[in-house]
Amino acid sequence: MPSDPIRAALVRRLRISSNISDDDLREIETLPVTVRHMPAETPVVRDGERATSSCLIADGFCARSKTIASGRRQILSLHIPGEIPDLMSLFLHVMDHDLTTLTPCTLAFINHETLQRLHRRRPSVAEMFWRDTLIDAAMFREWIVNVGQRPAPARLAHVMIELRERLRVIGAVEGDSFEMPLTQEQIGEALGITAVHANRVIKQLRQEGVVEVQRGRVTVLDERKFLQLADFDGRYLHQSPTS
Amino acid sequence: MPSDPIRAALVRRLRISSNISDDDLREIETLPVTVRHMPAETPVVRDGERATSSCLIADGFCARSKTIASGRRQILSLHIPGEIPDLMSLFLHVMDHDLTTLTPCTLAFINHETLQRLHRRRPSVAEMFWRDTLIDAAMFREWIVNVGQRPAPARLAHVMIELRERLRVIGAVEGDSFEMPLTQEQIGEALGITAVHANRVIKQLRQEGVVEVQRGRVTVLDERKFLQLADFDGRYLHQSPTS
DNA sequence: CGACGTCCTTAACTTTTGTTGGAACTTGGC
DNA sequence: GCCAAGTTCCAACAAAAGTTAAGGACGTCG
Repeated sequence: MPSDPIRAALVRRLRISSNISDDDLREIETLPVTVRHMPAETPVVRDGERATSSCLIADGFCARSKTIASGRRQILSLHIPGEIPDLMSLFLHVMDHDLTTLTPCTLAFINHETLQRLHRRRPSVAEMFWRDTLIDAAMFREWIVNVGQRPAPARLAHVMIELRERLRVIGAVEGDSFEMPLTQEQIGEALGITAVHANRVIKQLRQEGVVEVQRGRVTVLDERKFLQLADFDGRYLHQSPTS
Repeated sequence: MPSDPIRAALVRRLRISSNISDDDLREIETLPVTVRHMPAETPVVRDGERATSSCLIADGFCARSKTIASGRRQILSLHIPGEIPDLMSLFLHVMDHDLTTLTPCTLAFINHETLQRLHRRRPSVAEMFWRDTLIDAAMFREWIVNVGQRPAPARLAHVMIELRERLRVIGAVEGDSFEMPLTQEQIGEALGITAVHANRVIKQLRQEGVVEVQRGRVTVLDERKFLQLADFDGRYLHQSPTS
């Protein structure tokens, strides 16, 4: 098992969620990429742009978002190392949302033509990536439910647990805490509430001894309360090849 | 151009959104299916089930939804003839949401194995279906924004216009009115509000002379007000092969 | 070291949305 | 033609979330 720091998290993730053959693995590990480092809070691709490559997050956190006419912004998803947040641009040529770094990031750009050729050569790899975009869609569905139906404290807990379970796969959870590098403004944008209300909710969870949030890190104080509040059922993450 | 009433709307849709060759078209038009008629308000596939086929809507309306522990239900998307709402089950084996008929429906079930074989034989067809699931995801993204950021009247207008623009492709818009066969309860579930509030919002739009809703049909009274309220930008529907 | 900016925090007040309960109206079946 | 069930509609009140404004904590940079 060769260790490539750029592709490591991707391979780790794919081995969990799909049945991947050694041949396919080799193809992915030799996929030519262009590595770029980007500072925090920087757009990677913008709404309306035409993309010719997709980016694999080797290190750091990104977020996808849309801004409406009134100027309000909605965060659609958070992304962690090993994910390819704009894989969809392979067939959806014009971006319909923004992709932005939340922290300083190392990104590996993969050319669309390279990907297309790989898919024709190895349909099983195409299916694996297709499945990846489908899991993406499943996460959007759950995000709709979160924003549409759950009370604000449950929304926050749910987003946190989703992030944690995904971080777990790449080994990025440390005991009872994990990174979630969002300001309260951004937390509000993810939950569909204002920053002021986000602050109220965070305060409430802290006072009730559920979780503590500070400087982009979440520490779970009471796991049972946390799980119960979040109403979390991880099936939608499809973290097993048969699910 | 052969006319197959079951596959007609699908072909019409694909011709708009993808570049489809005559050979591919022929493959799709001869795809073996099992046709079933289902009454309104009937589950097609349930959350947690394992699907071995996907269904093409030949006639009628369907909706996808998820129900949370508290019993509240969120509608995730509406589906019209020509769409394959559960195509995702081809690679996401266990359903993470429900698919239900809203009206009496004619559904054409396509076996997953049949689809897999077709994809291996014709990668371009696979890419077309992949793109279709990506458009699905794009609609979920916009739905998140709708539920998360827009005030309730704008949410309603937006869902209505999205539905109308999709119906337009299959020629199902009649002048200034189109079908939207949802009860106010279901409209609430789609918008993330209660039925009572949905009623308030509908009343408001009617009083302001924007739209009239009755018996599952929407009639636009003032197109300009309607568009402005909805804050609608149809790019996310990707209704052109190059977008 | 102090000034500035960003983020966090809180309070007071307004608006939107949820809840409850009930009346009027369709609609389909008998 | 009438009943039953599901809708639609509405009012009064409660709760959740938005708005505005302002002080404090913290880090960074000159």
